[in-house]
Amino acid sequence: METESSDEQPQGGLAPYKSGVTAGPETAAHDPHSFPPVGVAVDIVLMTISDGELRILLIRRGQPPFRDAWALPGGFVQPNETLDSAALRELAEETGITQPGHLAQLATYGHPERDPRQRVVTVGYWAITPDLPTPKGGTDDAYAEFVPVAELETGRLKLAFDHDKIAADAIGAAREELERTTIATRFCSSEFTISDLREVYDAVWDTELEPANFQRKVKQSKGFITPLGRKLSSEGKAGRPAELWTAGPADKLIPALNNPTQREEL
Amino acid sequence: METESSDEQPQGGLAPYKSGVTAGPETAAHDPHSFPPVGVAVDIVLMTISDGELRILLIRRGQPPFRDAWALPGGFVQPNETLDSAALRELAEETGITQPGHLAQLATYGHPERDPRQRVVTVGYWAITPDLPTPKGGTDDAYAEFVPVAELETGRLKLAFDHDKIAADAIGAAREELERTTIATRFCSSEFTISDLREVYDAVWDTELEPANFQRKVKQSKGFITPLGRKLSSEGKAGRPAELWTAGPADKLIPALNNPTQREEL
DNA sequence: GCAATAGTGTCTCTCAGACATTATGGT
DNA sequence: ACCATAATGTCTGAGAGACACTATTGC
Repeated sequence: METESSDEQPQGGLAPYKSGVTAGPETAAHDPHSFPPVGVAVDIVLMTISDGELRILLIRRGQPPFRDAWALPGGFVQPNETLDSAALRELAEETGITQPGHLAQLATYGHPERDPRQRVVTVGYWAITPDLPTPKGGTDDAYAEFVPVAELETGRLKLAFDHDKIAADAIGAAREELERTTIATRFCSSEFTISDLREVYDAVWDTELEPANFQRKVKQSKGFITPLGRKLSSEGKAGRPAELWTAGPADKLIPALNNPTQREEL
Repeated sequence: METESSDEQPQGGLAPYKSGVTAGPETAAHDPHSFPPVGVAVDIVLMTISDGELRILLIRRGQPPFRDAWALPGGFVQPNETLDSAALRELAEETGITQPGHLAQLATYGHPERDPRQRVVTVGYWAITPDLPTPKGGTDDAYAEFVPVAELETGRLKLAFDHDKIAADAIGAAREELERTTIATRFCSSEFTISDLREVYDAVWDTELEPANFQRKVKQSKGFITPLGRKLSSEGKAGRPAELWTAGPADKLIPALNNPTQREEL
């Protein structure tokens, strides 16, 4: 833990000398039993888009504290597993999703009172899954649910612990990443139309992007999307059938795809 | 800690039923004594610019493991302090800097073997300080030192633990944030010239930005810098005295200030 | 005067926003 | 024919890169 470096005098002109202040707690830190135990957990903000809305997966708690409140899926990190593994495992255990379209660290939350029982430091993750055909209609019900983020952002729904903050951070990260990365394709299934992709941006940003300009932008951005050379079979639907595309090799969008709601804040 | 939500059957159609698999470890997680202890630490990548080079503060370790190796300043999070407080405290203890120009979370590192003694999850922070007049010339020496990041990026210098990765992530974050935020001003003292600010970008990005275009850009970006109406006293130096500026109220740069080394990768 | 640094003006090219127009399917 | 959706084309203005030019100091 890179700590006893400060067993020595932490100064060298940089720090004023404090007699033993740093040496005390730092030395004790080597003995983990001298500390109250700290739990390390992961919490996952799994996002998807259905009915044109950005939604996140919430789970209803069955135990106190926050019994019957909605919370993010998550759990403790096990010995001998990495943080990423823990996030993947919890995601699989609580949702059955083993191959999320995206899974990345978000931030870590460690306020001493964020869990009323014991100190728990939780590493927040955010994940993306396409809108699957069987989202939740199974045997059970009202246990896990994709909830529109509008419910959170309007304050109509409050989550357990500090999960409101974690969810808000994840949504903010998603809105930013859509500008500079190709991550929007992770919300789509393996084949999609440009309209599908545009609807991802519109759902996450709450915008109505100009279809013509959007089409030009994504086509000229190298590596964003690659054509499949096939058209979407127009099953009874009116209108010209759209070309089908798949995610390209690039992960960055240069130049970025501007979020119009950002610029108007000036 | 947002866990016993999964004491119930984590399915609802989303997950295939696994008999007791989730309930087992999750329930045990409530009892911290059934786990080997996990340490939670913070490590700080403190950056500054001197001699036109981006540098980070490193501390020479006096104890094994990695004795005599360079490492990031950091230490364990104490009970009843937040992660941010721990980062601030460690920064003050090991460098004497109590008011860094910037301090923000970076990412969290939790590989089970990242510390050979016990499991330690560390929350990485990155911080910025202006180039102070008395950087380290004090009583002691060779204890803490601002090392050019080129030493790390060329592989000439290897750090203890996984600190190479943490430092690389911090440098990457700084390079990205300079594009979209006004954080470059944190490298400058309270009064600075536009040339000073440009040298920050050139040092962090390893570029040579066009002075004329840079000047136009930062002046038209609202809230980036505010004029003081005074000029830098030209103490014997040749050339037209530069106007003095201070950091403005904005924290975002819209539109972004492009890093030319990014675009040429196409 | 010259050197050195700060700051302005101008040209061009890329690109984003607005919106008209064409293309291709359904009914 | 008409409607609906997909895709292309065109105009305009903002802004970035390149670089010429002016401004203000020390020597």
